[in-house]
Amino acid sequence: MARLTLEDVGALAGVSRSTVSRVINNAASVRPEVRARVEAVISQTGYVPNAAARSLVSNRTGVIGLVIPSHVSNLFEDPYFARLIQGVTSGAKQISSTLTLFLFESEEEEREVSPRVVESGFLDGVIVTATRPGNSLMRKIAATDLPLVAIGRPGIDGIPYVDVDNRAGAFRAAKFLREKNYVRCGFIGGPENTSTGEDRLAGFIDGLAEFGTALPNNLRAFGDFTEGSGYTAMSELLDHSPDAVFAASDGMALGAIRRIQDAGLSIPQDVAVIGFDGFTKAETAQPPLTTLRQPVSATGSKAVEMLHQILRDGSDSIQREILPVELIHRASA
Amino acid sequence: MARLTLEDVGALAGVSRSTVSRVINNAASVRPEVRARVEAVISQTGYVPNAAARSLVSNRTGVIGLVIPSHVSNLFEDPYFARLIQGVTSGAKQISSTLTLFLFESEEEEREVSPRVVESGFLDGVIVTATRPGNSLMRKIAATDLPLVAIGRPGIDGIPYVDVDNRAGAFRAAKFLREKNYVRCGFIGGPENTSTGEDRLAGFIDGLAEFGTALPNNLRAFGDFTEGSGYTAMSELLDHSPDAVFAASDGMALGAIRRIQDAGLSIPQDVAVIGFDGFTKAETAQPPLTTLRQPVSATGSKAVEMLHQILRDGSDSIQREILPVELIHRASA
DNA sequence: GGAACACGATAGAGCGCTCTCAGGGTTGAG
DNA sequence: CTCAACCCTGAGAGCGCTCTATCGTGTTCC
Repeated sequence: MARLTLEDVGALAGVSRSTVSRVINNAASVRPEVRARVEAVISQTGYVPNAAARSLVSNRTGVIGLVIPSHVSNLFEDPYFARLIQGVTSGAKQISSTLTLFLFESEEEEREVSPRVVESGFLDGVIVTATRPGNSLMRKIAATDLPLVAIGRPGIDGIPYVDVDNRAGAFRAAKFLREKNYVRCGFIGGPENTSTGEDRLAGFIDGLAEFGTALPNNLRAFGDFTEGSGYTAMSELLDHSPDAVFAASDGMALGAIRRIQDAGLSIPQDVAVIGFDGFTKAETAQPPLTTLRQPVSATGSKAVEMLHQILRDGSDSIQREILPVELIHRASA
Repeated sequence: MARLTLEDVGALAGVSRSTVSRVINNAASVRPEVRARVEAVISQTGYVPNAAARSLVSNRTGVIGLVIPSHVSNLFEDPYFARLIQGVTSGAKQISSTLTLFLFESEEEEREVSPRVVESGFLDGVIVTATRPGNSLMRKIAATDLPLVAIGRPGIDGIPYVDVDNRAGAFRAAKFLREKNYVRCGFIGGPENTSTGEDRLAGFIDGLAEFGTALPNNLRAFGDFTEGSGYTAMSELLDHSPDAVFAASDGMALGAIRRIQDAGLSIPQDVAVIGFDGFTKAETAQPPLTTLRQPVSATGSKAVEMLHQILRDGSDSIQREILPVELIHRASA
């Protein structure tokens, strides 16, 4: 069963290729009667237009790329990316596009693959996530005319992006702890050269400052968002007896909890813990983790939506979208 | 800067379109001197062939699809899929293909999207994962001439697939428990209509049988691989005082641990626990979880490899590949 | 009844590439 | 010196589609 072409369908319906094309693309000026006849043939034969031919002439492929740079692929076990992918997929479905995934494992790979990706015309647009501010991959893509939306503050001007309000969330955490009269509030941050890391630190400092409290250096430690790194970071902090700690991810918060418990201390009596993410593992932790829930999936679909808008209307108005985070109060703080 | 075409490159290098095409495709019979000249122009101009035009005539797109059916997308938070995607991506890179993701959220979606996906010629081949045996989506795809590889035993004849040795793993778990003289071994299974669920149950029963032990119905409970469902399932089992339990996923094992601890019992003294997956969260559990490590990422890349072989050699020899699992002994059993 | 005008449908060109086929230049043997 | 054999290159067709320009038919109006 060789694949049908427009011509074949036309022949079966007694019309020309052009007319069938019009029917498929919902173009006007096709007599209802003819349209019905053509549609009948299409559904009977199960005809589907050839994607390659179509995009050769239309310059649209209906494919968007999701780029995940090398430096995060190792922490891919985090539910963050799964949820993000889900959001992007679901957004793509809305605009009947399909999603292709570019998961880089090294910077070298980024360099090799990226031109082919960008220039082959295979993508209508691309969403780049979780780069470090000023990232070169992002910069390179931005320099082409491939429509681009970033997830997370890209730190490069002129790139539309969607982000969650990391700053406000961390601010909220600080405020929450200070209002509960925790006085020695520690911080476990993400990598310092990520926008997420920067913003959550800045917001936390601001929130403490609101209450006239500072964040001394010996109450700051940094991890890479994973449980293990939270455990290690907490070990450092414990030497300076914090009575509360805000971790920039649920994973690190869970690691911190484990470390605190290993030290024979109890939560929240001895040390209170707040996380950031709102994943289900925070809910079933012992004790259940107070955390800031970020709308990860929504971030993904929002990014697609923005990309779609650029695709339709041109990128005249460079925009950004900051999604709110929400404090979920549980037993750990 | 309008996109360059073969013709343009040819003009710049003083040769014809055909010759440039030959150079790009590494075809023979191009004079080294000419080849060098053309290659110089290509690298100077950064010319990249148009993907659509290329695949229109060659009937190859260099794109493979990864299909994740609806009934699992809700448990997407499980690291399983993240790792699988990583494996598939990395396999795809090996054969310089790109990966597109089809994440279905409902069976209706499967029906709507799948014909377009399959018939549009947009994919060179497809990998379908985690369907229930005899799944209709898989059956439909198998009925077309789109090359297909399944991940997990598909329960349909004639479909090449790659799977981990669920049966041997569960068998190993049973043997391990019985050798340690646990006598009332309980089982927390995955959904019963999945091949994974079936195989792990069957293997566990076989393993117990080896020691003359049966698995009574009241020591069987079923979940959906998530932590929460493991907790619930463990509640059921606890009524019949098991002294050990094998959970068919790390997530459920962790839930079981939490339930056991909530009941004031200790692990492994009162109840031993074995999981299945080997994710990092098993390592940091309290107590660390004894589990069967399955090579998830390898499963993904193996599937791509098989698909690639079919693409090259035709699907004459329908094969399957069963990857081994490994018992990781920790403190929980 | 014929000119003017819709509107529906068609023919044709062309998107950028691959691949077959044929042509021209070179070489070696007779 | 001629002719076959070979190698390299180019011309041309065509992949399946969209879209413009054009043509034919049916309708309206004077």
